[in-house]
Amino acid sequence: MAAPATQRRRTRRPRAEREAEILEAARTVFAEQGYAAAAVAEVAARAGVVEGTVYAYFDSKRALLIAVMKQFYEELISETERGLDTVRGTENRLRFVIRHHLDTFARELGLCRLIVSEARPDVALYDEAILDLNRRYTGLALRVLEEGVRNGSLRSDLVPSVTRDLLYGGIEHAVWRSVFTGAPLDAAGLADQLSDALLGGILARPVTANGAADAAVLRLERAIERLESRMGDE
Amino acid sequence: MAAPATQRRRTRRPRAEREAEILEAARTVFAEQGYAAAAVAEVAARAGVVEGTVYAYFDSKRALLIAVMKQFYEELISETERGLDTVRGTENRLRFVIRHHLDTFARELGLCRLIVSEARPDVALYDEAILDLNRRYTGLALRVLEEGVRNGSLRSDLVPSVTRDLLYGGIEHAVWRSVFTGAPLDAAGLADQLSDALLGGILARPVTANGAADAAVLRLERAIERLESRMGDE
DNA sequence: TTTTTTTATTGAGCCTGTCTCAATAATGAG
DNA sequence: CTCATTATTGAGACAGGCTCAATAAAAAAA
Repeated sequence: MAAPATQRRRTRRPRAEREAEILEAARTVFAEQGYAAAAVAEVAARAGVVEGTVYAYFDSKRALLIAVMKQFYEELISETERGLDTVRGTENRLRFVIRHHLDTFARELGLCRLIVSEARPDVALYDEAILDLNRRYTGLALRVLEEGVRNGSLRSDLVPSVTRDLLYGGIEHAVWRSVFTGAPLDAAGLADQLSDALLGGILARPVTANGAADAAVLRLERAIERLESRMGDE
Repeated sequence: MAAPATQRRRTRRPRAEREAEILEAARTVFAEQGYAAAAVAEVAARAGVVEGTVYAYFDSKRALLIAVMKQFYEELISETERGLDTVRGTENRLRFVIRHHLDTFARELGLCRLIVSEARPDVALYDEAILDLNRRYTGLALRVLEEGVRNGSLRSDLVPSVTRDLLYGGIEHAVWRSVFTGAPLDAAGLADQLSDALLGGILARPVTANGAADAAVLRLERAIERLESRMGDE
């Protein structure tokens, strides 16, 4: 038989570029298949190298995963930081964080599934790196919450860390459900619903809380005016 | 050398019992090591059988996982149902669900980590079973929410499904974080904080919101009426 | 009791996938 | 052009999931 037409020639490339190529390939393969199902051999093939080469750049399959996640998180963090710089007011800032997070999930479903599913399991020692990235990212929202409590926009008895968990946990759950059921993800609508529930709470308010209270005040003011005008008449 | 002292004799046991033993062993091993790290051989050893036997009872390692989760979920569901039967009022019922869920997580951390981490990843076809269990379980809270909207205890514009995600997602996130940081889990305190934030919302309320204001308005209105009637007397 | 049938249980071994390492050849320096 | 450096390779060690023909314990039949 003739030699295979697609024979790969051995070429040397600058370390940085080859590493980037492998990382890019890993990102794709992991996102498509998940961590467990992905084979390092396939990552290698897609990067145009042989399996051994991958291990010359990354210590293990898991190290490759962490590198992929790190890259993703760094992007997410800097985007969110930039965004927060342009939005004013605690409520608006929270709505922005929720909306942006949801948009990102919708756009990069594969990667996000990876993070939700694969990052968490191994409480194994080495995931310090991932925990730290997560802390940095969710720390952005945490600071908005703390600031809100300080400046009086948020309830003074609020526990910011618990609220942050409610926020991110809620998003993840909602997204995951929509992934499972296969329903298309309506990021904008979902963001609004989540924000409304979180910000305003879910309990029905006593009627006086919204407009009714104003109405009562209005009635009082009118009554008093009536009194005043009468008394002034005398 | 002498024959090993711990040589196992081949014994036949009733199907149901052997299956239960294997399941029990799997539950322990999975909970201790997580799915990926656990070896079927170890499950077998702990159940006092050989690897092949495990496969005579369960089709695959994953089927074993699903069986373990099924058993756990069934217990959780029936406990929660029983509990809900004894608690009245939407707010109390929600607080109960949150509290009970947190208690269970605290008590069975290993298994819960398994569910959070291993169940979710594989959107792979066969997890219908798990999805269904999850639906049944979280359906309990969903029904409480829907009922609350109907009877006026909860905001009429609430989206029950989104609220359910906020509820369970928030719990999971909070627990997971405490697992990671190694902090002991204060189920009671955390349950209260989560319930408060979810029920009441996080925004600061105008002072009029809590009953005191209503009472004040009422007193004012009465006083003015008294005044008015007096003046009418003249 | 003895013989036969049934089937739970075994363990050797196949297969896929991660990871290692000595050999190889592409590149840059002298 | 030659040599030294080191990126790249590919064969294979090792681990873990899973299969299957052989085996023997229990039940049924004689």
